[in-house]
Amino acid sequence: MASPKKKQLLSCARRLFETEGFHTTGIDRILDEAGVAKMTLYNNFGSKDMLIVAVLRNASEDMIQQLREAVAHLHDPYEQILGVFDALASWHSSDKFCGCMFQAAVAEFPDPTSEPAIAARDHLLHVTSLFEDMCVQAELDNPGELASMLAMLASGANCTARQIRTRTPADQARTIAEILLERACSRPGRTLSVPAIRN
Amino acid sequence: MASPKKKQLLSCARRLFETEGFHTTGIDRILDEAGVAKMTLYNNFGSKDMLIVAVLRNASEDMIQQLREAVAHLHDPYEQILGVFDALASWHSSDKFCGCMFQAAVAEFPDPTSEPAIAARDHLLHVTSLFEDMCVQAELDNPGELASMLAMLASGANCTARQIRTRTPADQARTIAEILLERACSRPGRTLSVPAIRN
DNA sequence: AGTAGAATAGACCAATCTGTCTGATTATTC
DNA sequence: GAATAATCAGACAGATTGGTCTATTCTACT
Repeated sequence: MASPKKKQLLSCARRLFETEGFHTTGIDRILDEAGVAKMTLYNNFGSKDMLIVAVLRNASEDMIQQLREAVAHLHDPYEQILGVFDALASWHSSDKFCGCMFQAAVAEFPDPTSEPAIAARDHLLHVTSLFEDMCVQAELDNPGELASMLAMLASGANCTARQIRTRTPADQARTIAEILLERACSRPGRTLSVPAIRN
Repeated sequence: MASPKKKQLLSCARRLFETEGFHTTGIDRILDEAGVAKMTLYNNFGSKDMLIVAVLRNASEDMIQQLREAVAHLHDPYEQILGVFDALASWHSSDKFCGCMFQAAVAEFPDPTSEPAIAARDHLLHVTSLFEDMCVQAELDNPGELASMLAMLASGANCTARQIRTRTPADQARTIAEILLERACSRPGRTLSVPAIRN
């Protein structure tokens, strides 16, 4: 299941796909850098597209896990939500950061029924449900809608950070998230979807 | 400057790049659908990459112009800002919508110094300064920072809409923008909410 | 030690890609 | 009507691609 060569191919392919894109990264390039024979790739994954899907699935699990760990030390679920944006900010600060691979995947595979596009959408759903769990735990109003807003904020930060390469978008997203959370705290007569009216 | 064949190539290439991506769309495909000879393309644009850049520049001007027109009938700059998100929502509702081309461009051209990546970043800057103009006109606090937040929101909506193909992300972005505007409105006596009732 | 399965290098294939060149045809302009 | 420029169709080149096949070597288990 977890042959060493397979792992090697996965991690190497992931790095190359992240930094140079899916279509522009040739099979031979991956094989060279991984130090693996071509047939090993095709015996393990079947095709380049299936390798791409495997990389996406693997990276998704990995990132969700890393996000969970990054906020695990925070006891307040409210703080955990904000912690996700802090984690994003430090990710974007890294000089290795070169954009979110899932956003690249949907861009490079426009057909929404293609496997890579589906894997990317699944990742978005996972992130959304991660937020939703936290919202439920924080006993916030409308956890479902709030979660999808938070996920959209995170996507916006990822997307903008790819262009300007600073942590600013993530910090701004955190600020916005804070405002949303503040408003979603349970108060009679207040819901998120209808903006509260000032007295 | 505006030879008919050149226009034809631009619009056809734009459609194909939008729907199928930059790398997966071959030159021949563009030539076939545009009904134009290969040499005409190379005489007018020089290379595929330069065609891509021309398409991006052209599409950027076009989209900014369309956004301006979409909100031109609104007299209140505050409403104009929200109108941008309404325009996004109706764009995302269209069945022709298949994602923001500029986000696809940065994904497909990861090198930030490449011409397509620069063109895409320029587009983001244009959108941001469009927002900033409106924020200044609306006499909102911190128009610069607010504008970059609004642009990030718009990017997030674009990015999420590419995945789930509904207008929901844009509507949510509008809701968030509304909240931000409300908070950035420092002038005493000016209370704005939706539906906007203004004396 | 011997055997089965995995991994190897590398030749090879068919398709595709961008880009060039040519020679004929059309359109425009003086 | 002649000259100039643009456009045409299509062959062609050179490189690269994903993928297959083969024959050999390595590794691991009984």
